[in-house]
Amino acid sequence: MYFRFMMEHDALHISVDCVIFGYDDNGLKVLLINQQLPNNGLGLDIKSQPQLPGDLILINEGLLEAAKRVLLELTQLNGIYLKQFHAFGDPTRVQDAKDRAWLQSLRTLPDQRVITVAYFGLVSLQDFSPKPASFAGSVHWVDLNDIPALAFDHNEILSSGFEALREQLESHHISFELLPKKFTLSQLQALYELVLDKKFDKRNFRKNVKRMPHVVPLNEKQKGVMHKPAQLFSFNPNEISE
Amino acid sequence: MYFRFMMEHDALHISVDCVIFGYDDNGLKVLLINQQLPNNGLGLDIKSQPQLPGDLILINEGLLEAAKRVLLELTQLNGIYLKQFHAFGDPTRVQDAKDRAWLQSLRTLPDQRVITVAYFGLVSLQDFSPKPASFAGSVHWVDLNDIPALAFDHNEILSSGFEALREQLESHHISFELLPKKFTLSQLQALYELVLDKKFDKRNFRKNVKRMPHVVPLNEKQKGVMHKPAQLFSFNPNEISE
DNA sequence: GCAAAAGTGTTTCCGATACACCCATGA
DNA sequence: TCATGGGTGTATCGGAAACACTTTTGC
Repeated sequence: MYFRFMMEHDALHISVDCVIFGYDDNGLKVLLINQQLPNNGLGLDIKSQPQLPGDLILINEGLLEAAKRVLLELTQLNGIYLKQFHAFGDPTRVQDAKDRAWLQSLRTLPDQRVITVAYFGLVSLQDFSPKPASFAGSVHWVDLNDIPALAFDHNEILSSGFEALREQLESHHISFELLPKKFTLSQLQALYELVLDKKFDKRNFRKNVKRMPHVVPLNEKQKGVMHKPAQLFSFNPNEISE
Repeated sequence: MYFRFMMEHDALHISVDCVIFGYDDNGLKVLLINQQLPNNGLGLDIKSQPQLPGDLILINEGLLEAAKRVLLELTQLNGIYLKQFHAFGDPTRVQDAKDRAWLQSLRTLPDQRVITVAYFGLVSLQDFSPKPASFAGSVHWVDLNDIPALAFDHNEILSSGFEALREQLESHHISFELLPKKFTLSQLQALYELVLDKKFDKRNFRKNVKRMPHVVPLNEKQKGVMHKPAQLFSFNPNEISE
């Protein structure tokens, strides 16, 4: 009961973490950052392991709001659809030995517990190119098959986020908010094949897509390709019916 | 970045809330509690609105662990499968006027922000009967069609939890961890019909269930019914394959 | 023997799958 | 004119849906 324990425990910290998937013809990638370490005055050069973009939330900020802010601040990515998929709260999740040195360098109590709420998103690499914020370290896309050891429990968060993306795409097909503004049907099919890791028949795939009311054809075609230019489509969130 | 904001914000509070669904022949119900108010020394009789069982987590406790503890403490329910489905973190979620009086009576800062991580579960009403803990108020099952206004944002959490249950039952059929130890196929069908709000054909339903490897028939039949006694089944979590 | 729910197979239908050729463009 | 990916229709198959009667028990 709120009454009983209000005084028995300390307050905790909450963060958000973003698992941003990006895709292009070469496959699926994830956005990782390397923290720029503040000079701690001792001349030490402590490296943090790569990690997912994330940060503590501000005191008057909603969770989704925080995720959007963090993403914008760290990577300059704006206006991308984010979906919450899980909260990670293991009491020791930020206390691994590999992370303590770095946390200590921030003059933070490394034992302080942090619970994180994780979001995932999906962008087309041609539409979005992240830039590290001035105060941040580096930002880069890393191929999904080539993920290094990450800080904290970020490897777990990442795979859990990929799982969430797959289920989203599989069951509810509303996940078109995850798509770029304009796309060809071949690009869409390639994305499905990448995420779900299976092949689709071109004609059958198109039959299915074309009966989705929220995929609308544009009066526009691909340009500058050396083959028959493809019809462009776009996702219209207003057309969601079922 | 952790560095930048570590000092710009206060610590927050984290709670867990449990949406426990119970079912029997009369339909689906949800477990609600009425908080027993501590005497605040002023003789005031401030009533809280009914709410979901929940509490702040302890400083060294995992989220799921906390949910299980809270449920046990408040309702004496033990050993039931809980699944996390969403974190609710609106900055004002516990600051509604209707809740302030009550929070104040607990000598708590009513403005203190609380983020909650919500879990849902499902039990058979014949297997589990909750009892309020000594220090708690009352605990009761309330029909899903008859939910009153709840404290905080608990109405929203409740419907979101029901949504999660439905999706769980629909897509992954692994949700048998949510079932009672022993059940007949008719009971199982009735549950599906209640949650998914549609009718199934008896023969087709049984065909589907019988090819699920994790539903195993017991050497046991219903007793004391005035009709042909039904075969009892049980869920074997080890048999999950796909 | 009657009421009440358990249990059981077959046919029908619709949606998913498999499959091959012509088209528009840039070089 | 050729290389490249875009775009289209139909036949087949398999799983989902529809459907009715016999069985076992308690009273």
